[in-house]
Order: sequence, then C-alpha cells, then structure tokens
Amino acid sequence: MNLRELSKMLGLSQTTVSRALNGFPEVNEDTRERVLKAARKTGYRPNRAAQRLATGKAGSIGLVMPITDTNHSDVHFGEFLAGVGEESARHDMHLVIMPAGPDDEVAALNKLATSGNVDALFIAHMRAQDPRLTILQTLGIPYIVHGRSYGVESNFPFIDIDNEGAFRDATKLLIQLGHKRFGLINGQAHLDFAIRRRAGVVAALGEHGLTLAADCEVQIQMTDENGQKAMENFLQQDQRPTAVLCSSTALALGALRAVNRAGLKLGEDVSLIAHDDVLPLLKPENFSVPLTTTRSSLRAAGIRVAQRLVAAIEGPPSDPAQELWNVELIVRGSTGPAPSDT
Amino acid sequence: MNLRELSKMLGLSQTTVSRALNGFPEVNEDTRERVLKAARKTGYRPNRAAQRLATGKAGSIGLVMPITDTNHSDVHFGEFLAGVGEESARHDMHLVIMPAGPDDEVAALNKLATSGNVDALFIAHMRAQDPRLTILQTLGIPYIVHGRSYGVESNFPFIDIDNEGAFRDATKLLIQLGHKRFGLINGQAHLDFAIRRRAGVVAALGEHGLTLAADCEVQIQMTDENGQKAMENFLQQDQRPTAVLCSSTALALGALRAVNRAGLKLGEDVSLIAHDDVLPLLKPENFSVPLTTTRSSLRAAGIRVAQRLVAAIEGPPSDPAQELWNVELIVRGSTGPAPSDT
DNA sequence: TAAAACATTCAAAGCGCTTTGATTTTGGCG
DNA sequence: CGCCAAAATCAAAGCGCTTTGAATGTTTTA
Repeated sequence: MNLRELSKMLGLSQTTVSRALNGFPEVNEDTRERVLKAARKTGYRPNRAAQRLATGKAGSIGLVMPITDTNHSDVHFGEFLAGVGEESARHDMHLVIMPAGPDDEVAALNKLATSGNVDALFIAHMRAQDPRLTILQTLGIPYIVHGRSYGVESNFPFIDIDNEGAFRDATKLLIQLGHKRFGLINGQAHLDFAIRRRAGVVAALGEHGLTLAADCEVQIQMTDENGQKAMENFLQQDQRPTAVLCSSTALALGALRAVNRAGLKLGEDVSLIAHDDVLPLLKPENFSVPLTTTRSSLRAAGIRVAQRLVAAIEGPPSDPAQELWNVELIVRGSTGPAPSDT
Repeated sequence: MNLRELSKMLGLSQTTVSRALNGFPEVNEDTRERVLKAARKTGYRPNRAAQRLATGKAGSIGLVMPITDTNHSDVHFGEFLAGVGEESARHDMHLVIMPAGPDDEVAALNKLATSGNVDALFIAHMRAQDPRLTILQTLGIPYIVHGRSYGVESNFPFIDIDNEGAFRDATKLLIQLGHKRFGLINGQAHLDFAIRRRAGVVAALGEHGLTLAADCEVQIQMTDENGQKAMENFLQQDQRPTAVLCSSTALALGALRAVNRAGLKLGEDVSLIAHDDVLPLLKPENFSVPLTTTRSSLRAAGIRVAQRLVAAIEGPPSDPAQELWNVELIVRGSTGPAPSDT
C-alpha cells in the first residue's frame, strides 16, 4: 500500500492525504480522521526512502565509535549506544556507526557529514580543545556533544555530567572522614572529564589546605589492568594515600585487586570512591567490598542525546541547549574513616 | 554534485554514467575510466536515499536488541553490535536497532520486516524451538542467525560456535585432572547454547561413567550476582563439586567471589573453566586467579554476520551457509588437579 | 557492399513521497 | 444575492537515482 493507492481509495489527492498524515493544519478535521482511519486499517506505512529523497533528509544519526589502539571497543560506548539505539528506533531513525581510531576521528566526522547519509551527528569522548568541535560547527548539520571541551569558549549544544562537582563532593566526603593523603586514578589527561574531575579533587583539597601529591596521581586509559598497576604504585610509597578516587568502575576493579593482594582492607586501610557509569556488568554493589560511587547512567545519556538529536532534525534549529546533569554520590562500604595509625 | 550535473559535465547521459559507476559491462572502458576519474575529482557521491528509492532496497540491516526484564542491555550484545557496526559502516549500510523484551521479539521482528526499512535481519540469543525462525523464513528477506535453535530441523543460515564441543573438551580436561564431582553454572535453560553446552558436559562425563548431580547444576541469567549465588550453593553441599564450568566470564566473576569468601582457593580447592566471549572488560587473565577459558570473540562474530548480510543483500541469494566456529581452550591458573583430601 | 550482429549510448519512465502554486468550496457580510 | 476572504483540496513538479527499450555507431559476415 502506497500513498497513491491510499489516496485513490479515499477519493482524495495525494497532497491532502500526505498532509493529513503529517499533521498539517490546512486539512479538514473530518477528512483527517477519515485518512488516519484508512491508513490504520490498511496498515499503510510511508516509504522512508521516498520520504528521505523528497525531504532531503537522511533520517539517520551518525555516530563515530571510538576504537582504541588495540582495536577494542569501549564498554562505555556500548552502553551509551544501547541508549541511542533504543530511542532512535522509536523514531524510525537509522544509525550510522563509523568506527575510528583517535587519529581518524576528524576524518570520519567529515566523511559522515559529507556523505549526506546522516542528518545529525554525535560525538563523545571529548578532549580538551577538541578539534572536532570546530569542524562540527562549520558542517552546518545538527549535532550534539556528550561532554564538553576544556578550553573551548564557543557555545555548543551538549549533555554533560557535573564531573567537577561530583569529584569535589566525593573528595569532601573523604576529607570529612579524616583522610589527608589522597590518590587519583583518572582517565587519560587530555580527556575533558578527566581534567574536570581532577579540578574537583584539587579544589576540595585546596579548601582544606591539602594537595594531591604528584606521585599519587595517574592519568591513564581506563582498564582494570591500569587501575591495578596504579594502585600498586600508590601502595608502595612510604606515605601511601589512604583515600583514592577512581574515574571508572573498571579502574576500581583493578585497584581493588591491588588492595587485596597487598593484604589491605578496602574501607579500612584504604578508602575508595569510583565513578559509576552504570554498566550492567560492573555493579559497584557487587564488588567484594561494595563501592562508594558517584553515579550517572550512560544509557540514560544515550537516550537523551538521541531525543535531542531527533528533535533537532525534525524541528527548527533551537538554541544550543546545554544540559549539565547532577551526579549522585552513593555511599557504600568502600569508604571509611581514615586509619589512625599514621 | 549529483548524477545529472556529473553527466552533463562529461557530456554523457545519466544512464551511461550510472552504469559506468556501477560496473555494468556494456560501457566502453575508456568511458568508464573517464567517468570514474571525474567522479573522484568532483567527489561525487550518489545520494543513497535516491538509490534506495530507485532500487527498492533499504540499505540497512535490522537488529532486534534483546533487553532484559530489568531493562538492562546485555554486554554481550553490545560487544557484538560493535562488530556489526564496524562492518556495516564500511559498506555504507545503516543499522536499525529495535530493542525488545523477550515477549515482544516476534512482534519487533515483524515490525522491522514489514516497515520496509530494512533489507536484512539478524537475530541472536537463540532459544530452543525458536518461534522467530518460522517467521524469518516466511518473511522472504535475507537473514542470518547467530546461534542455532535446538530441535529445529529446517535449514537456515547461521553462524555459531561449537558450544557442545567446547564444553566437552573443557570437561575432559577437568576429568584428566582427576576431578569427579562437577558443577555447571549455565545460561537460562531455554537458550540454545545452554542446552548444547550442557550436552557437552554430560557427554564427556558419561564417557567416564560420571554424571552431573542435579543440585550441582544451575541454569540462570548470566550475571555476576547469579554466578555468586550458584557457587555459594554448590559450596554448601556435603559433596561439593571440585570442578565447575561457567557459561560466561560474568558468571565466573561472581563464582570466584563466592570461592574467595568461602576461604577456598581457585585452581586448588576448586577448578573453574568459563566461556569467554572476549569482552573488553572482563578479561580472564585479569581475574585474581587467571581463568582457564573456552574462547570465541563475539565481536568477530558480529563482523562476520554483517559481512554475510551485506553479501546477501547485494548479491544473489545463496545457500543457507552454516558456519560452525571452533572454540579455543585456553588453560590458565584456575584449573588444577583435583584435591586429594576426599 | 548490404545485411546482420554487436557495442555503446541515450531519452524517458518510473520509484513514492513532499511541496508549490493553483483551483475549488465554503461561509460571512453588505 | 453577489462578492471576497478563508478553508480545503488538487494537479503537477520535483527529489536523484536505476532501468527499460530504443537509437546510434561499428564491425563482421555473406
């Protein structure tokens, strides 16, 4: 069943039927009713390819999927993607997923945009002074950024969580518990969230005359291996930190391993707070010592991103809305008073 | 730049240019050369929407993304999706991802197929006697199945791993190590892979006059919590198993936790082999005791599925090719000789 | 050298929708 | 009533590609 058949059946022109279906105001309500009913009964579904051609819209969202040097996908992205997929299916939107390594991202973005295959773009894994922003702004196609880019002043639409606030609060909690020596196992130094989280920690410490020792700070790719190595290093120091913040539960998984192997107890000898992206696999409550976390669901962010992208495609261009989500601080067993022995 | 402009520029008809571009034989080689060169120089890219409309092909692959009751996405699927995304981007294929709970899957499949939005389908998470197969076969659109469906005789195209063989081999290894009492922490009983893995275990045991005790067998959703609970149960029994097989590293993560909490040592008191889908997060070598595993990359399967789907869409329909991948057995520290104390 | 066969190229007709620019209907008002 | 604005509908022109069926050259064959 296509539009011509449907309109012939109803004794109307294609124009009217099309307009009735798409909610245009200039069609009589009775007519619209009749059209909608017929469409329902015949199970008419507009041909998306034809719609795309006629409107010049691709009806799809482009995503650059970051892949690492080791050619591994990132769980964080997978979880995010699940959210995007869910929402875009709801709107009959296609997804174009283009994997790209760190060096090809700009090229991938360009390719996606100029392919005409895509009428909105999304980027994540933001870095400081991210070059992709500049391109995105000149491309003239709707986009949204997950995260921000430290050092970029221009106004762009984003969804981000309050990384700085989250880690400031987390640090404050640890300070209140009496901790004085801190460690930070962070994501790679050029990543925007890493910069902001670090800033949060440093700020909170500063307020209490404390500092983050240079050898108690690591900025590295967030895998459990790296978390373990980092924590092992921390623990070997004379003045080892009693409180450690981790930028992901994956890092925390490794860190916990290191703590256990050193024969120390989490929540007693060492307190730890990690950021939890709510990955289905790494639930902080299931760690051998339940993890105190700052929590914000990546999946939810994915859904929201898709919503806004769809709105941007269908509706008129709106202001570069910027959303900053709050992060919950959830206290579990991995945080405790600072050990008194030192 | 569109086809008309390009052809005008070349002084050729659209027909010829189109054919030159698409590799039709009836165009002069010199002409083709000229066309290709011009296309390259001008950066001409055919409008996919127009192509889709003209050919009647949607240029996209539909995936039903299984979501659980808890509305959580499955990591296994995420990893698989990464593979599919990678390959389909390579072919300018779109993805339509429709999330559906266990009860809506058939409906989702129908919806995808009849939407005309999709010219190939893919399903996974196969169950015994899976009703989706019947539908798929009547839909008349190319499809491929990841996994098989126990009890279904008909011939359908699939990619699967040799679940039975993998678990048979794993069990044999444990038998050789002297183990007599076995446990199995499996995926949900209706899932095809779970049935086959169980069969593999039972077969290997049977060859040596051993059996799988009813209370040493659990078939359950594969989360670390469930793994932990299952192992806790096993360990409380008078005659607790000394060798346990797990259907995923997530289960194994929980099982290991239970072993640790019981004050037992993995690889000594209890041996464990898990199936490893090569998830970036749960690397068996990073478990506190490196895990002996049966390994097969889900990501690789995703890539292969997309390849075949693309081929099926573009090329002529071919035989329902069936691929059965071998699974590696990788021995690490979690397996050791059976304890002699009993 | 004309006819037949082949190799190339072309004009034009869709594909199924949206949208522009009429055209027709309706209804209010003097 | 007749006129005009507003409301409702329509015919037709694209969107950019593929594909059919015909037309034009070029060889080959008889």
